[in-house]
Amino acid sequence: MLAEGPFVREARQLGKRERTRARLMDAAVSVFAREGFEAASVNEIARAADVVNGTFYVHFKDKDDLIAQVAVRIAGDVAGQLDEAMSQIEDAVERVALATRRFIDLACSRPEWGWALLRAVWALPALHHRAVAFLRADLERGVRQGAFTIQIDGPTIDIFGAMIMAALAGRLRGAQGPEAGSRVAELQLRMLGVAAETARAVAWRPIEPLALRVDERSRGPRERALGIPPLI
Amino acid sequence: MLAEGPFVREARQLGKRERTRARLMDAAVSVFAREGFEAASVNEIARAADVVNGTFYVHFKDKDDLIAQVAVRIAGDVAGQLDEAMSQIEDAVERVALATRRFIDLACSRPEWGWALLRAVWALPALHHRAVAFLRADLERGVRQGAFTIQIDGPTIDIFGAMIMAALAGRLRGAQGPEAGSRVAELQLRMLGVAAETARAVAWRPIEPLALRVDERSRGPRERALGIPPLI
Amino acid sequence: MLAEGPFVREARQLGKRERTRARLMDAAVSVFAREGFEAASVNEIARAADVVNGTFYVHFKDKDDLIAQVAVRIAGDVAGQLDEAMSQIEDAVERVALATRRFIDLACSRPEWGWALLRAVWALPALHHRAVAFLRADLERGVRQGAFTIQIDGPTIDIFGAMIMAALAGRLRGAQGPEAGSRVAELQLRMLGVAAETARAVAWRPIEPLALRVDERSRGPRERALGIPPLI
Amino acid sequence: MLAEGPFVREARQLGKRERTRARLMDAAVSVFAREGFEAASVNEIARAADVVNGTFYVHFKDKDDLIAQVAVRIAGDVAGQLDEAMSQIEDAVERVALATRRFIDLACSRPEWGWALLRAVWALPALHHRAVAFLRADLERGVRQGAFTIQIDGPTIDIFGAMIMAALAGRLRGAQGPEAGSRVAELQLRMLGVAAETARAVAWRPIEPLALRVDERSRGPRERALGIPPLI
DNA sequence: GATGAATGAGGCTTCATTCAT
DNA sequence: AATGAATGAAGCCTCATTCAT
Repeated sequence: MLAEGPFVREARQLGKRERTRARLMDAAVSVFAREGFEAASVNEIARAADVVNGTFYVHFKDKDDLIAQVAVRIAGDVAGQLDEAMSQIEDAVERVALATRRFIDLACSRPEWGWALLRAVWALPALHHRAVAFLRADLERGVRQGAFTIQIDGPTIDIFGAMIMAALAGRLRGAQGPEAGSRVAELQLRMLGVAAETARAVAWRPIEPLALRVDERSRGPRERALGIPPLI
Repeated sequence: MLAEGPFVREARQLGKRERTRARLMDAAVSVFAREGFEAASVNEIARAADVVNGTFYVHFKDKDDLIAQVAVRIAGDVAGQLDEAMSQIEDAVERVALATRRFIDLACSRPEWGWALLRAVWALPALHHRAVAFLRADLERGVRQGAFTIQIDGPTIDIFGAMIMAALAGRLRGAQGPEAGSRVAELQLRMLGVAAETARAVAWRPIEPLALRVDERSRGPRERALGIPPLI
Repeated sequence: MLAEGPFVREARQLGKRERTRARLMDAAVSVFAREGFEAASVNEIARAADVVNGTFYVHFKDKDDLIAQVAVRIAGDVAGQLDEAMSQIEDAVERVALATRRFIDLACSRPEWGWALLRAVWALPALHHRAVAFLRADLERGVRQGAFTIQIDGPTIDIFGAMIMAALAGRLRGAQGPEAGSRVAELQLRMLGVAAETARAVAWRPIEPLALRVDERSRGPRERALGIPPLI
Repeated sequence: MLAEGPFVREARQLGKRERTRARLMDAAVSVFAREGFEAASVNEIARAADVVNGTFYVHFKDKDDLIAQVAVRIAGDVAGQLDEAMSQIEDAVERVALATRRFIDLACSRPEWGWALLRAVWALPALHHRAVAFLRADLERGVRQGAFTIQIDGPTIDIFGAMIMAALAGRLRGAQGPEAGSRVAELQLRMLGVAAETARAVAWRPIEPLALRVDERSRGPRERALGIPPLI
């Protein structure tokens, strides 16, 4: 049936229950990516997971529950790795550029997750809040460091986040290549008040590739440090 | 029963067919705003328009047809008025700031239309292309005038547009007040390379309010001048 | 719109009412032939006739009424011409062979009428009865003349008629060519007791072609003579 | 609620799925017989089967799927028993007469199946082809044996088949009694070239009654021998 | 825990027919 | 006589969800 997905790979050591659940989640991501949350049907997900439809409700309260759990897991994985990749960096300019670029790269390294994230971020307030908290930390750090000359508040962070998601969408659609992250990061830095040349230099500095790992389940050290609450 | 909407108001002089059709369109906008295109059902729209479900199909081929027609009308009205409001302005910095602010104000002056626009712009490629063409004209003008120091291409315009839509969403949700347009315009000008003080000054300069009229159906002079094609 | 059909041609001299009615009947035959009685919709017929749907009900009580009237007219025209073509022939063997061949040729000379007849003969008892009466007359004549050696009764006539309709269907489908009438006529004569060589000779004797005329509205002299009742 | 039909009777030992499916098929045959394929609605069939409409789609893809499956089952049962009843007979004259008589008797022993067959044979090309293959084998055998003096080809077989179906229709309508099979068989033999007295003698020879069994699912030996393909 | 048949509400759409104009 | 908008029942089908096994 389905090529074995990341959740299943991760759950291979666990009990049958966990493995079935993982199959459903992998299948769900794949179907969501193809059709969106609304259009994806429980039956189709179950079929893709190679279980019967009734099994779905053994593991999830309803479709919304599944969506939330998938989003939580994806967001958690992405956030964890993002966190880890940036744990050594103190400079806010560097952090902002790297976070944007890394996030887009991670999300595109598993396009189905990328699409799911794109769709989830508007549909799931919990995810949205978490993302905002994530961004806010670095933006405020930049202000404290004197690098950013704008005021950081909710609306600004929303706009900032929308820029990232627009770039991600462009890349997932194929309208942009791997440079998408650098482009949007440069624009963001300019917007935040970083000098044009610096913005360009930082945003386009080569970074080593980083693919999304899937066995990372814990929230990163930074999230703990910042007191960002778990998603559910 | 629906409070009488703009389409009905406009069609009051016309024949019965046009009035019923207008009722359906008003109802559709209202339902779309509340639930999105996917979740809106033809039955619900018909009920909101106070006609039986069969009547819907007297006027529209199917739901997609309705969506397209509603979007065309809304986009046409908004674009026409935007155009008109900016016809005298030559300076690209002024134009960009004003277009962003005016658009948000117009869209919020009729929140249901605002929501519909927000949803339509991702779902309807025709609308997306039209918006891109609209934005591109002013952005390229700014580059020609030496005011903007970035390269204008598709991805950049997408990001630029996403900023506007994020601000619009914030305002429609109530997270931002009337200053939303100025905020995002300022951020955009900074991003484009306008000096911070200039950006602030231009973006926050008081403008007289401008509500969305509905009887405006023609494309504006600027669209004609730019050769932007009609939506359908 | 529609190529002008036979009913319209016939009604050209008449009043507007008759012409509109004729347009509807021509359109109906055409739609019936394409889709069958059930699947043909009043709207489609009206559209094909280039009138609005409401007009349909000015002329016909309902769809069944239209079907009946169309069938009556078609059957009347066909029967009239058949009658005329055979009025001089006394020999039952000749009559039976000629009637079968002529009927198939006539029905195929206007394939839409042919299909309509094919469909109508099972659906409309009145038509069925009329056809049975038509056939019975010649079959009984043959028995009286000593040419046919079977007993003529309802079931036999039904079977006899089914043979004709099967051949007609084959020809309308394109599975048989112009020889269809001769083939089935030969089989019929054999079945009735005519010697094989005679059957072959009579059934395949060349006859001059005869196309369906449309301006013939009255019942033929033979129908009157036989006391066959009008269809409605 | 439906009187328990043959499919249900046969499925009584099987699982719930098979029993529900059988209920739907029994109900379908009953509704098809009453209204024809086109006019029968899924809702009505479901109601007759005493399940809710959604259940229909658990078992059948759509109405056409059901029709095809019902036709396959009915045709298979009838063909199997016909086959079996004739397996010992070598003489083509005997075979043709017996096949016609047996078929009509079988179809009338379960009138709803008879009606369904009558309607299916025109609507389902697969069934038609199978029937043609069935008939052709015996007709060609008769030619080889020198008993039949006509040429066997598609149109002839169509006409031959139409005769059987006309007799079946007459019997189902009540216009004919149990002698229907003998009557049409006699006519067929005459048509094929069998001497009138022989035709009469063979067609009317008493045969022991044979009711349609329902547990017969396999294709008969003759079908296998002739290489007639299974219906699906 | 898993199954999978069954449910029934609800979605989209067609269509014969009516009726005010 | 003709129009044509409106009706509303009915058709087909999907789908989230339940529950007996």
